[in-house]
Amino acid sequence: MDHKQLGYFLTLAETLHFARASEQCHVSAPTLSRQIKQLEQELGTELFIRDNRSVRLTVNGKAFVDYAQATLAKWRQFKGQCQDSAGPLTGELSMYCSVTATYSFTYDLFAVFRKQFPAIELNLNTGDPAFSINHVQTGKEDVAVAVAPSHLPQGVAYLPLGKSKLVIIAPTMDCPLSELINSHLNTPSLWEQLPFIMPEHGVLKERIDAFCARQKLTPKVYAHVSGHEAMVALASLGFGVACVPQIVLEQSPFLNQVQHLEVEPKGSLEEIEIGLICKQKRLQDPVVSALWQCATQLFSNPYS
Amino acid sequence: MDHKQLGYFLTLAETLHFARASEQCHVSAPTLSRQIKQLEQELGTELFIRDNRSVRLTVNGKAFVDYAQATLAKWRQFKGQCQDSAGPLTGELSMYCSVTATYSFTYDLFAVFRKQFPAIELNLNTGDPAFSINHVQTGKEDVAVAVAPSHLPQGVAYLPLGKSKLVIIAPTMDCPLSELINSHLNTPSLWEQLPFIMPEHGVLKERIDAFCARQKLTPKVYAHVSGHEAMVALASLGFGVACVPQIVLEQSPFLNQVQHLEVEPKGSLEEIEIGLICKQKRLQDPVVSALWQCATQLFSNPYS
DNA sequence: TACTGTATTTCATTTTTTGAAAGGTAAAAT
DNA sequence: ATTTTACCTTTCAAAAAATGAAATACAGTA
Repeated sequence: MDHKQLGYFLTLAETLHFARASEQCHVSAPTLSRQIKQLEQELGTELFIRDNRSVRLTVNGKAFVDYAQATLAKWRQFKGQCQDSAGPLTGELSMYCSVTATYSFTYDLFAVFRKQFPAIELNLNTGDPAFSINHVQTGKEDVAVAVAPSHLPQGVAYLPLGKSKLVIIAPTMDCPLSELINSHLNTPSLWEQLPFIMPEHGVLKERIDAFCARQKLTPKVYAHVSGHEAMVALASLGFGVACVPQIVLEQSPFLNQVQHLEVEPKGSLEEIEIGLICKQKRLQDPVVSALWQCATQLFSNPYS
Repeated sequence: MDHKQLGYFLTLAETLHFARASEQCHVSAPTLSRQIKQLEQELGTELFIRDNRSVRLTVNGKAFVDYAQATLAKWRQFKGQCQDSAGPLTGELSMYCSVTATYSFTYDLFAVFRKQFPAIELNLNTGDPAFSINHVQTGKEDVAVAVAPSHLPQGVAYLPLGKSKLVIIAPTMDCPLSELINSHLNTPSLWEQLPFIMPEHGVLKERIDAFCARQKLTPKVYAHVSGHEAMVALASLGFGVACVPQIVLEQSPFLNQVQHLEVEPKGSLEEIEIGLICKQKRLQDPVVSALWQCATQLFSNPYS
């Protein structure tokens, strides 16, 4: 029996829905189904009654909710107790992330981390997430927030923090570009004529390239830019259309100066996932491990 | 965090010796070492202080002994509670094993099983362990005690119960055979002349064949016999020498009527391992699973 | 200096876990 | 009555993790 399974169980006990619970736990439904079954087998009793319509807790299942919660609480308590007796953890930790991340994902993370390890000095550097992996691999930074690449390099640990849709934005202000857009709205030829503001590197660039390829579209590139936030600024000024993570847009001071362009079919611009990365080896370092565990607690597994 | 790890930890905390603890836990020393390290990492604290001479518990380690014991006790308690509330488990279970096994390995097993599941009817059949795997595979028996083969067939679950050395025995009574042995003691030519009582099938036969091959020895086979116990009887009566598991000999009423023959080099007759086997699929059956879990508890993991 | 006892690393292999897709089932909608 | 929908489970091929033999590292001891 595994704490992971207790987390799965509690999530399922709450949602009473395999698909939703599995999503919350960041695993597939089959995995959740099997883990629960294994737990039941190990206990020698059914925890849920499931027919194809519904999932309900059995009597033993209800009792196990208490057991699981108590067990996890005890574990957390013991862990905390170990930290205390060891004296506060000190040291330095360097982190690289985008400006937007500091407003969103890492904002909560820093709060928790600071509270739990007030003596660790944090060294925060912001920049284009496209460089995150490189900075971490070269050892320039301990950890970084990165857009999840399709294939992680070996030896790099990854922890998902969240997802964001990609949106295409154009200026709302009066300018030649907005006229062009208004006159050609919903005509396929529009896309051929739009000047694009492209990211220089990174997963975002890959996504846009893939999107264009699928649409059989050769974009007119107006400018290459490094850093998601700057792309919003340029787009709002009428330089061209840009593709940015929705979360970046939401935080932008220029939010009101841009409009969305719909893409057809919807979802053909695959959303990106944002995560924490770190050289596997660096996780041995107690300081790095401390941050990682805070992040795990906060983002990965509501229970555990 | 895993209950398996708690078991490893407790064993190591008791022995304070990786090699011995790993043996008790039926894993290799590297495995134990890594699991402990992983546990320590997850807890964010050292549990043991090890230099190459000694292993000692840290302060946190001592506290974790209590934690681990309490956790496992709670788990067992909860499991028991589930059984109770479900009403006693009933059904029938068929088992095949050697006569010797009923005196040794399964004796304790039956005691525990009976106490925990008094309503399950046990159907016990004894015979030559060479047939165990076949009986289980064909579904003739639910579970069986077998001599561990070098390669288990797919779909068969196996649980080690114990090991036994193999010994070669000869009659002590006055007879042509014992004279032959006494006159040729320690001469290599002795082995060529001895009449062998060979098992008909099974792992034991394989071991003896392998031994003979290594010794470049073509044994004179006096008789083929099915069933380990019978071989002791025949050997004691002067029919020939036999190779049997030490544990069979120890239980035999003819123990005093036979002598050991030493083999050179020592250990060239590899010892056998005895285990419980069962069709993987049959483990789904609560009744079979019940026995299996009793056996696990008793033989596999002192803590868990 | 060689030897011994012991914990840990390395590395190739085996085992386990994983998720996409397919399957199955039963209510709801047409 | 048939199709659609919702959703849990199985299958299967691929990826990841765990495993142990052998090598390594290290510190006392002969």
